[in-house]
Amino acid sequence: MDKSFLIFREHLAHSNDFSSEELDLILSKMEHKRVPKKTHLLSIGEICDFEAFVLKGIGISYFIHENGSKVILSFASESWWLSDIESFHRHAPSKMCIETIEEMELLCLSHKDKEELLQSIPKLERMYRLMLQNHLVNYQQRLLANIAHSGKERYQAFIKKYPDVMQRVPQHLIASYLGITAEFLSRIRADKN
Amino acid sequence: MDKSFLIFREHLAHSNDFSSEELDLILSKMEHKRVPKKTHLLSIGEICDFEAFVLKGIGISYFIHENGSKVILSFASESWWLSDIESFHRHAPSKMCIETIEEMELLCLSHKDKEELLQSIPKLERMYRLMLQNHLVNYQQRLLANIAHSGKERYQAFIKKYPDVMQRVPQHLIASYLGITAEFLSRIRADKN
DNA sequence: TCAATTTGTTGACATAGTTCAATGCTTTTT
DNA sequence: AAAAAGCATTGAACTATGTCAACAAATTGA
Repeated sequence: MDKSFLIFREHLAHSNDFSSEELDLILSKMEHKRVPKKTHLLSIGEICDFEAFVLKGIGISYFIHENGSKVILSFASESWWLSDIESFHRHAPSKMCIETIEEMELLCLSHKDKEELLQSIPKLERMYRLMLQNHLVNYQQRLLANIAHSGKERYQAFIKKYPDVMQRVPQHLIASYLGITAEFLSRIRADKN
Repeated sequence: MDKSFLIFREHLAHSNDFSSEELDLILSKMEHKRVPKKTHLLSIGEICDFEAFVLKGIGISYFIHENGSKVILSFASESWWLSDIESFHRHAPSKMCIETIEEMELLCLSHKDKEELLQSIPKLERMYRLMLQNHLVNYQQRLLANIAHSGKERYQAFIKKYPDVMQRVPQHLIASYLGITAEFLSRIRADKN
């Protein structure tokens, strides 16, 4: 088994204790993929059939605004998951796009394989529930920040929370994630205070 | 068993098929509570030990902004759940408040009882996961709307989606939910277009 | 039933953030 | 190595939304 999978084993071990056999079973279902940068993993209207654990690289999910601009929903770098949860679980056409920014290494789980895993390892259901909860709380906090904090405050919180992401993705995508224009983010950064 | 519980049985039956015994077991763990209006169910710093299904009435969860104003996170009326998911599951002090607006009738599940139910009815874990997913998607869409749509557009979407809530809660709370000021919402509504 | 509180409206003014267009700087492509 | 594409910065004008203050209307409470 590839050394690079270690990051995933650690991730699983971290949240729950699986036996060595269980870990192997899980890993056996996950397809290791290497994807070049600037590659579409999911387009609008497609049905998302992967939940991808990020071993390496960074990717984004985003919506297309009526006016054609991107609205970044999330970044996913090492140890994060990348998927359209809604489309994946409901087998519904996706309303978002997913693409790579850097070259990525992923561990991909299909819907069918996931169901099988959940059957054979009930503990997984629990782990997955916890993951969902964390995501949910994240979105709550982001929504709150968007309502209650200024662009500048959100930016400052962002670089504190995700310093690496700041280095690795173009600024205008971060602006979009924060809910401000690229120009305004530039001005915020130019500000000496 | 009280007639009014029907709404809850329907809710459960809707998303999953439980046997009559399972339904009874679930219901037996849920405490029926009647709460007057304008009552605090959870204050900041407390640990939330309930997940409440709303049989009747309407309540809110909200954060307190640095400047002292409320930021409404969610409304919960009939057939919705009311809880601080983060505090409930992590046994952590809550960062939000929950209170009733109208008199409410609730079915409350404690953390301990919930764990027991999850043990005895594994199917519940799945149902709960689905619920979380729905919530998550909701927050995603709200975040998106806050980034990509104007106050007016968000308001129009809101009254379309939750016409009853609009009737039942004071306008300034809706403004807060939408991420605008009460004054601005008033102007939006006065607008003939 | 009257006073008190909460809620909603309106006006004048202030500001955070946008838009558009121009410019220079990187990075990618050929 | 040149050309093209993408990215970041800056200025000037503009706009959506906020703030503050006054008032009116509705609801609540004693």
